[in-house]
Amino acid sequence: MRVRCTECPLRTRPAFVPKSEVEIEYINSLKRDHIRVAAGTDIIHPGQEDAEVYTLFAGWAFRYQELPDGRRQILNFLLPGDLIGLQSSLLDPAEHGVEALTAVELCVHPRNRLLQVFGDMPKLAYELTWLGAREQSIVDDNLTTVGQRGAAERVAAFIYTLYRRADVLGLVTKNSFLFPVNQTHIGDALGMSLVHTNKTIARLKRLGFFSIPNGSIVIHDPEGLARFAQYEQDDLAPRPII
Amino acid sequence: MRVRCTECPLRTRPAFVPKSEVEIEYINSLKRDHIRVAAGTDIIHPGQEDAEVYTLFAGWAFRYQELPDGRRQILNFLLPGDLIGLQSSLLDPAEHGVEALTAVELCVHPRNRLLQVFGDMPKLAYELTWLGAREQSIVDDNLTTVGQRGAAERVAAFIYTLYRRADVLGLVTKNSFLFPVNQTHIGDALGMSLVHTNKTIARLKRLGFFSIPNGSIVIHDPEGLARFAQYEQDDLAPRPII
DNA sequence: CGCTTGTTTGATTTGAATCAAACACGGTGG
DNA sequence: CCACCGTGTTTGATTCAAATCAAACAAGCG
Repeated sequence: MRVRCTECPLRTRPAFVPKSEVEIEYINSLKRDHIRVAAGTDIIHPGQEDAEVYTLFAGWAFRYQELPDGRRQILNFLLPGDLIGLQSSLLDPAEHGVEALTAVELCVHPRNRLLQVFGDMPKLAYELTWLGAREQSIVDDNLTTVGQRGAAERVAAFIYTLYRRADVLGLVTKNSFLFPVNQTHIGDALGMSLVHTNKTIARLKRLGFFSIPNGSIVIHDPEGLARFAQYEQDDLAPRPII
Repeated sequence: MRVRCTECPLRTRPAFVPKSEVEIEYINSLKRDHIRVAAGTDIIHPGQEDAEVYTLFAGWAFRYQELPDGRRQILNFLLPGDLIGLQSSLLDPAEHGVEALTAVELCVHPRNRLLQVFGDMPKLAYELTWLGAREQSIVDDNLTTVGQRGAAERVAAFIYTLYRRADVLGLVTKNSFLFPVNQTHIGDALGMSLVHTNKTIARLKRLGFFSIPNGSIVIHDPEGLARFAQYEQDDLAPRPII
């Protein structure tokens, strides 16, 4: 059940920068637990005061924020290797929630050792900050998508970026990957109604960009999708994994 | 012209956490220059490879992102004390630009000493990360605003948050502060057209929430504005200033 | 004075929300 | 085994909010 960081199957992926034995051993000493969480569970509640820091080991999750009247904005989706709760640990209480989209496995790092990491391992602390900056740049992109793109472009950009992120993780085979996101999620992420989300997806399918057969998505034309979305393709740099 | 950090008039403001002599002295040793930039100038160009880290000493700026066809999303506005370019220094090239909204004064910190800070002063590095998390939480809020709120709510939330931020900096006198943002900026920040932005602002003025006499804004009813915007009032925690 | 930059206004069109059902499905319990 | 849910997707009709189009207007400036 508990996976030692030295044997972590994730970190061998090309998406991640290789780390020294010493570093990995230190990270392993940070890891307090390895837990499983069912789909639909909050990993961090909005307003929580004592959120820990997690690394998403397996499965998908998403960050979200809610308005008093119940409207929900999904801020970002989280894939394996992504850090969860850095922001909430620093700025508590957490002003957003994190929910498991699928069943999920998490490496648990105690938040109270965060400051200590900065003293012990400056390089690791630097990488934590780097991961925070990367997360921010994803949200920046989402804001640009929601603020500037029309409905069809939005969906296209959304699908395309998930495709790219899944791809560098090695989750994509023959342009296809497991796609646990439903249309309500997509609507909440893109700031559009469920009905309109559905019709827009249908349109893009009809245009031949992708299809979504039972729980998977197949991207038939990644380049066309990116062009359609006015998406500037940047290469995803390999990132640290804590 | 050059202001020593030990005599920095900004850091005495209640918006900021007090720091020890030693820390301030270290920050001062980091400061390479103090520069002035005219309104409308890019402090960081989109795509720039060697962005430095700055602290905004005086004036307003904003972060933005552009689509290939010229549409612009303003991601966030920056006020005195805010850090500029942390994200761009870590993840270069910068995927966003930063433009001076007014004439601006900046403290320049050389980006190549960033890693060194992590080794020298863990606490300071921690605070850098903290500032990054804070910046992110502002963008999170903006995304929720643009994704979930209607036009009038958006403008209300926008004005209200700027009011709060200006207030803790001591920039507000009798509910009024200098307001260098024009309607094009507001539209680009909120993802709405110029015309509609104008009409929405007019509506809120008519409702008596605020007025904008020559370059200043007066908030007649802050609480009402926050309620109208469905904005959860959280107290702005004092923050570090680097 | 004519220019530019920013604001305001009215008329028209359009994209997206809303309303209202139906449908497809996998699961479950009678 | 089949009727009955619940969750998620799909469809069509209607309304509404926001974009677009087109000007006019105000203020500051060389």
